[in-house]
Amino acid sequence: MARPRTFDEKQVLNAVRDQFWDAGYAATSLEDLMRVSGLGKGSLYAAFGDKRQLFLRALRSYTDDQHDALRKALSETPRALDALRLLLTAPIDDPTGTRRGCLMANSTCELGNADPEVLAHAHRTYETSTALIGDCVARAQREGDLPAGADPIALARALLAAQQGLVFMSRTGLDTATLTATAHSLAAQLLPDRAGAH
Amino acid sequence: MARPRTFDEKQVLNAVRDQFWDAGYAATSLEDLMRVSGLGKGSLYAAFGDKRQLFLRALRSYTDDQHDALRKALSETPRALDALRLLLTAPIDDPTGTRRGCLMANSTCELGNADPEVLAHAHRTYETSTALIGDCVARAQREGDLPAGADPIALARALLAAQQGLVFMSRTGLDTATLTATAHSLAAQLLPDRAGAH
DNA sequence: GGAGTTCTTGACCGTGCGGTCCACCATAAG
DNA sequence: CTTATGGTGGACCGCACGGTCAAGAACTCC
Repeated sequence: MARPRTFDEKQVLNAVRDQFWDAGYAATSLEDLMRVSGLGKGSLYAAFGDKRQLFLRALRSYTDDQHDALRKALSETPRALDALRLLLTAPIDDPTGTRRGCLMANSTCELGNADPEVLAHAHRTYETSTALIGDCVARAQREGDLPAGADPIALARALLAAQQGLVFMSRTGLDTATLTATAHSLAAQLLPDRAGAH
Repeated sequence: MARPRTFDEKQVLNAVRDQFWDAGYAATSLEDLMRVSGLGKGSLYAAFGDKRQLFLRALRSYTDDQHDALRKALSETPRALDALRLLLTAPIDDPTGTRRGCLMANSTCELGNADPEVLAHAHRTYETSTALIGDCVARAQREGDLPAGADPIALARALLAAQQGLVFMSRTGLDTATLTATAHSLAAQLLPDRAGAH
């Protein structure tokens, strides 16, 4: 019936996401977006709307991917406790996020005060993460690796806060060795090795 | 000899700092800066140089203030352990930072990739904070409230990461009660009540 | 009071921004 | 092949941005 699209939407969203990730929202110009996506202004606007909507699309795509990966990591690891430890240590070695931090976190810091939609999305995202981690904590409790009495959601929140703190510290240029040591230290204190060890 | 300034430099820096804090660097226009400072463009440029230099001045002023407050809080609290606990819980109730997070952290997220000077300043700032907290940890050890064997700097880094994580979570719109509970949970696990309690 | 110096104000400038629009093109249906 | 439809690329627009500058105001010293 008509001319088909010559680009893949997901590819464009990934390219755009990386650009926003590197430079932030305000510091990314439409020219940047055209360059990294390989599309003209008209195509971008026809397909995604204006800059802000494109950003929100890329952000949602990012958090969806992150949650898929989190869900997979938490469910596929044989021992739930190991998965929880990886929550703290894995982000340090993640090549996609090295020194760039987390796109959702960056966006919250840059736009959280000004854009209620970004703030609401951040809130939803971290609630979902908390729930996923909470499920994994509960599994670790069932597996006998964590004390059964504690509230899984409470521990999940503590873990998430610690993780975000670590990811942020890595942005300040802290060397990987120190970062890893801190991650292990936090893991050791928040996730003791055995249930009734003390 | 000549006409004196009609403004107080520190007052201007504070006003400008709040503006950058609320809106971020890129989203703050010169007009915003003129409005909040009450100065004309010429005065701003003559006194501080361009927008970026003004921002860096405000940022340095902010971190200096923060470190003064930290130094004071850590040294004036009778029991060092209490001061360390406050590190985690106090930021939640701080009216100056409520929902705005930490200006240094926000700036690192927004500009860390693009501006090496901001990154370097962030690195220096958090190293100083780590050292200050480390001193306090050592005091808590001398006071018998923390195990003597552990490395004070390592614990300081864990505490700082946890604090930054908490401050960030508060930016996502997490309610104060949950936030406080998480802070206490983290404090309980990172700062056990007595040295040899387990 | 006059001279000299610095601060202040606001008009002005060039640039690059986000966003619009339209002429052209590739495709599919008839 | 023709026609209708949606995709594409880039010219174009108005605006607000960061930054400059010159003329006047406020002050000190002589």
